[in-house]
Amino acid sequence: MSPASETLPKAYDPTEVEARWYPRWTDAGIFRAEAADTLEGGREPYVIMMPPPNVTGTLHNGHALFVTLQDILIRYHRMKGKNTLWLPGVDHAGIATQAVVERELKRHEGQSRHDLGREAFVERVWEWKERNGSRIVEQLKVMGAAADWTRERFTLDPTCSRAVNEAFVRLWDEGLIFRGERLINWDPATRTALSNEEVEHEEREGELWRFAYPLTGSDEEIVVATTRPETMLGDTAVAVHPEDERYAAMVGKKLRHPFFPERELAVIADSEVDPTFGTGAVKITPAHDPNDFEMGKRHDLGFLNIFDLEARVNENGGPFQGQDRYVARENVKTELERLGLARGGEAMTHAVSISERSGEAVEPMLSRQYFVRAAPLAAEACAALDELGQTELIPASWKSTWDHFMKNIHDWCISRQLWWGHRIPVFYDTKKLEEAIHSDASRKGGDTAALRALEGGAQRGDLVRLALDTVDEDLVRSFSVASRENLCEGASGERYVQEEDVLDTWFSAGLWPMSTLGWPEETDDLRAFYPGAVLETGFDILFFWVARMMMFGCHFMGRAPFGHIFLHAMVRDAHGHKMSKSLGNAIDPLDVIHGISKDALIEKTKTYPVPEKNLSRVLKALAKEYPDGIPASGADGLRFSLAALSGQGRDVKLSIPRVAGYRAFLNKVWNATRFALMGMGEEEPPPLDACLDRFSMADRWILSRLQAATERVAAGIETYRFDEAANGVYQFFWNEFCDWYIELSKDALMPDASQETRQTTRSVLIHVLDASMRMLHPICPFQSEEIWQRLPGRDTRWGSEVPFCAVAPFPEVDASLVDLEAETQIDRVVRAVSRLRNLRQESGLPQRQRIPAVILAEDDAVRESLGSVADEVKRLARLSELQIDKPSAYSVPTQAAVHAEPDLQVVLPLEGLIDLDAERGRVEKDLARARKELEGYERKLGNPGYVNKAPAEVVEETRARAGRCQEKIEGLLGSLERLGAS
RNA sequence: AGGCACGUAGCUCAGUGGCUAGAGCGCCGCCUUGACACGGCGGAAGUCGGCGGUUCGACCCCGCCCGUGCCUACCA
Repeated sequence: MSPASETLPKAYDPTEVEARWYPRWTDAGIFRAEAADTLEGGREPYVIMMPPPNVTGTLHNGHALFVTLQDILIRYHRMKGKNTLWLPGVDHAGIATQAVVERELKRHEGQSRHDLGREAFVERVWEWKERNGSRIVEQLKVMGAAADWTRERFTLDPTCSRAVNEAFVRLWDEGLIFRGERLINWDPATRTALSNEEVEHEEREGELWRFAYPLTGSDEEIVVATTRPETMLGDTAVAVHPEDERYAAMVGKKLRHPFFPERELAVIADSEVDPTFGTGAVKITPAHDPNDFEMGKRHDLGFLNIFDLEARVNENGGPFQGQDRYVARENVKTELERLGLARGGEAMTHAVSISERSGEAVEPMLSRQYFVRAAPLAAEACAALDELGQTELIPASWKSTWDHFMKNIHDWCISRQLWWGHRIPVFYDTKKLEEAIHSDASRKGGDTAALRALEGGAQRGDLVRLALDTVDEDLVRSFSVASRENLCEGASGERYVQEEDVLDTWFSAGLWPMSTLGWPEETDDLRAFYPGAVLETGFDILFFWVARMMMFGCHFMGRAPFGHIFLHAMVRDAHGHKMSKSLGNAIDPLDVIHGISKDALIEKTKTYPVPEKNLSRVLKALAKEYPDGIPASGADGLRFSLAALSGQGRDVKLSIPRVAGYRAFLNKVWNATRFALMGMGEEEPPPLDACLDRFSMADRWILSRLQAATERVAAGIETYRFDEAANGVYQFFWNEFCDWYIELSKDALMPDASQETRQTTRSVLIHVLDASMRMLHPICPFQSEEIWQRLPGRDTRWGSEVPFCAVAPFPEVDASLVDLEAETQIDRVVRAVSRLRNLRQESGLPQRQRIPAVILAEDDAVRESLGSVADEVKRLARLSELQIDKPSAYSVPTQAAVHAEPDLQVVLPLEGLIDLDAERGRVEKDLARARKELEGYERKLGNPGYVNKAPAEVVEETRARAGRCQEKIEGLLGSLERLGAS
């Protein structure tokens, strides 16, 4: 019989334990889900689609949070017997990935993607993906993610691509996808269109600058105010409010453009103009401003595009052609000043639209793109939440934000001028193209650029591109075919040219809940696992992603893709700042798990894109924040922390000291196990059922508390209150099991206790540990598995068909073990011990000194129950002797410290041991507190409104409290008297 | 500008229309008590952002204000 303290190390080492279990779980295939279990076996499915991280990135702490929360849900429901599927995958992340590879290409080979050509470039991106994609998978495994890797998906793999084409063609056929000219968000840096959701608004310092447009044939002028003077090169009108008397006479007149005398600007009246802002007159640039665009349509103005694709002034800008927009801004101002048209200006902060991708200011551009008509789809998605009740948004506070977005949704620009992604499955029929060009030309008076190109024998591709941009939209549609098959392959290949643009990444991501299961094929997986139970993700992609999945799921499957949408908070640093590499405060989850030294952390941060001017400040802050680096918390430690810190607010502030605190908990769990196994050897404890009639009060108590904890933890997970679940395990295990049960049961394990008592206590210890590990498992899978495996009698309890804690049942509440009597009694013991400890320390008695004590209680049963644990009380309060008596049978000595509880009094006879003044001070303080409390009760009871209107039991309770308080005061007065009399 | 959160101990956060408002970390003191110093025991510390209102009673419900954060938005 070897003591367990020799087999279990003294301190818990997560690194060693965590490396061991993941392969065993996957080798046993316990994360794999079978459609047949549900389709034939009728097992209820529980499905989560993992939000696919960007294939080229690495996981950060935001990912760590979603991994933790989803894994908790998945593991919990698996233990609850559901047919559980967590489907993992990665996203091709169009712009982000392409940008990374382009940057690498430039840096290492000095080439642009255009130098390489489309095919070769895409090849490079695939290579990059193959090299980097697996890192995410490794990270997920280190985190413990219980995902079904046999079903791992990539948004560009054939199954997903097929779904994308299917969805596109169906929407096209239904008229929900169209190609049209709109004012879109153009990112001049990455040279692609963006959706509204990829644009951020930032407040920036700017200038509201004024200049004058002279009226033609008059000395009069009209002064306009603008933050973008360069756009005046594309102005086609000036608008005023129809009721603005200052300008009433000018409406309908013409203005002269200072640089282009041939262009006449109209003065128009429109009620959208705010007469109180600026000069009350607005310059209108319909091709480069969303408001002006609308205005232009209303008033049939000219749309003059003045920028090229890199936001340099184009040929319409005359002398300013070729200048960057910001350069042109200054030059236009200078020139207007020279012409005497400048009219001053003032500083102003205004919102600038920024590309989320490049950080560059977005240029609104008139452009032909593919769009999804989002409104009808949004209506279906809203119905799923509202009328149909298929989906619930949690926390519900997001509902109003959701509604506002969905009811005001704009058409969704889905074409991107990129090479990495799903190429749009639209094919242009070159035969019909010619007809279209001719029809277009005849509509437009016979001569068009496209016609000239056609007759000049232009290359097919160039001709298509030209026609797409210039031929009337309905005629473009006449030579466009959306097709599931690639029409450029095979016999008819010669005839077709495929659209060059690719789809917005979120288009394929929107199909994720279906495409991953094989849609449009009616697969078993699709039948078994659609819809999913919950979509768990950050609120920052509610619209990017969640809304799109809802729209597509409802539209194509006729049913919302998940029952719950749970939006978790954002992970921030300890100060509440968003973690980001460019701020230098991003912490890699692996560094938390494995630990990292201060120096290594600083070196690593130096490789992040922190702006030069901030670097030294950032590094200094880092050194201050982590003077000792980051201690290794293990995956379990990080997971526990994230769960415990994830309230339902919008932030999770990850503070490393806090993580260390939770890691201490895991050490505590480990050592409680060491204690339980100590001296037990291979000997199996009897099953709990065999001990029912031999339980001590403490046994009954801890088993009762276990039921409460079980309920709390399960409820926490089921209501997405992961902090509740984590705290539930924490408090039960540490504050009840370790602090009291283990302490109370030590005597029962000593060699002088009877064999029977020892066996019963061990049975309870092992039972509680077994249940606790199963309760802890969803949050801390590694440690719970390790300990659960080591508990003696595992096979007897669970049999060989339950080889892992990961597949053992989650504890169920056993009502027969709920024991209120035991709770009352142990609560009394806890109070007595605590008061004794408090008295001795308040009286300044050193910890090592054992002292005698007396507990007085009127009630026979109280005395009896305390008497039954007298030895334990003596040990816990470090007493030399303990007398338990009726108050009437004991006369409190003059020099004594006394504390009264409602049902008992604790007394430390302190003859010669105490400082009388200090004792008197303590009692007086107590007295003051009690008097204040009593005052409160009396004020309430003296209030007729309270006595009459408050519920009778509340009033009664207050009376009882007042009574007890009064007794306590009398006791304290008695003490004071004794002390004073000495 | 509108919307949504949040404001509770030095820090990070729980909390319920009625018990003397709690936890972890930090702080102070004591303790190498036969699992654990990543530990044990005890302690100090909060006018629950401000002002009103509803109520017998408000940290909690309502209104306004102040502050912070986020989202949405066409004021050039």
